[in-house]
Amino acid sequence: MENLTYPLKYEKAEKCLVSVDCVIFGYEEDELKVLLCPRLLEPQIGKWSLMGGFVLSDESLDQAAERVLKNTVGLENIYLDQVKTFSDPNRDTGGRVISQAYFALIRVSEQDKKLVRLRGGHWWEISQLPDMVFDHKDMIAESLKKLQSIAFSDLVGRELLPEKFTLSQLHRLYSAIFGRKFDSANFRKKVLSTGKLLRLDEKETKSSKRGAFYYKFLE
Amino acid sequence: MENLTYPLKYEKAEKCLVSVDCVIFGYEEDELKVLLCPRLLEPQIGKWSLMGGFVLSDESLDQAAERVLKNTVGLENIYLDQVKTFSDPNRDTGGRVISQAYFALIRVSEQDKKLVRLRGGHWWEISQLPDMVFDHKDMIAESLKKLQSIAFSDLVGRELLPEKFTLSQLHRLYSAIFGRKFDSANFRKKVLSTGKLLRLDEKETKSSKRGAFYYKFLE
DNA sequence: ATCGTTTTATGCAAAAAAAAATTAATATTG
DNA sequence: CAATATTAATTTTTTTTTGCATAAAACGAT
Repeated sequence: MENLTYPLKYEKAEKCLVSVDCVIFGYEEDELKVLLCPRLLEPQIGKWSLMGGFVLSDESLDQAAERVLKNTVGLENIYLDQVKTFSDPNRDTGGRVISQAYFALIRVSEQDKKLVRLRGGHWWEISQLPDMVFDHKDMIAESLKKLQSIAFSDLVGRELLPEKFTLSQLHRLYSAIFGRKFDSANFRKKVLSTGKLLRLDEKETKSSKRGAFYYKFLE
Repeated sequence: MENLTYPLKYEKAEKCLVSVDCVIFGYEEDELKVLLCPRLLEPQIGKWSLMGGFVLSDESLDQAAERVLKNTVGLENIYLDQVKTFSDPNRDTGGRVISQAYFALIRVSEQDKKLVRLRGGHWWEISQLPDMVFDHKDMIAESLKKLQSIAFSDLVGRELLPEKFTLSQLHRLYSAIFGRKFDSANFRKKVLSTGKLLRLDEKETKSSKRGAFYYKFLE
């Protein structure tokens, strides 16, 4: 009667390894960057890789990603977003692993430098990535797409820029995220019209001739 | 030296069950609907549920979702989109199962009616869903969000409407997807400006006084 | 000090999008 | 058969967005 091709009992179903891989975005020297580390286990040990880890039986994927972040850059309460699940049976040559890609946004200045050095971590410009393990380059591409889509509909920067920043800095961040120029006059108008920024009574004068007002995110 | 809290060997990592759950959207009587079936296994056997299944070791999640679609509505080559992974360790009271939500778009008229009846399937309006198993209501909510986001930036309807349709039909589909009215004149201009529709030399006269031109998707 | 340069900030007209109003075609009703 | 209702499609008006020009501030070189 039942024409089913899948098991009807949990015990009969096949289990498999599940991991998370984190695309950690940072912003430095007008460039959007990703943190990569040499892979810690076989196969392809030593090759550039996203930081990841297997999911434990008592944690959610979000929690696993938080654990990886804590273990890589030493930070907690990080902006994290699910991107996509990569599940080709042959994606990982070491075994059948389904991996959930996440992306994180952090301030490079706040990373635990000692820990990152211990991991052999290096910040790579998004446009000049090295050869990487498995499908990690696809994970970065998908993460960038999602970041762009969020940046398009929702002002981003709070997690990437310093507490106080100028509109020019935000403008350059958007150029880095999208890899193209925006009209600066209209960019200014658009971001101010969101009502999400507060102008401070203080000017940045180091890197500019005229001096630009500092802004910060509200809330 | 290594301050890692996760295993460095595949063999030492914990495996777990992975499943897919499919939010099957259809459009009927000016309403966006979802196909639900009574759950086939314990716990909560018989309760309304999305159709899903455990992922086999030699298939990707996409393939698992295609299998579920074939098994539920008898269709292949269906529009499918990954939505989100649900992974709370306690989401499934029958055991630790990580589940990938997908949404599918189908023409209700093309379903295998006998098969759907065998499964006890019922099409529910998205605004009047019954009580459901586990987190399946969240899966539908997330799927609807994603469908809206796609419909916003990309003309949808090809998979939900008949081959030939009027602009009014497409207009009503969008109203159903977003749960709100759109200005019909602007909607008309907008969808025609995409260049993705072809006007046929044929009019629909059954449901309209004046008669409206049929359109179809190009390609 | 004056001029040229660089960066911030504003102004304005053209273009595009959205809202509202109008016209068109045809079936139904009194 | 004229009046009315209904849906389709276009036109006009208003608002918003965009592209480009220009003004303001400050620094440095002559």
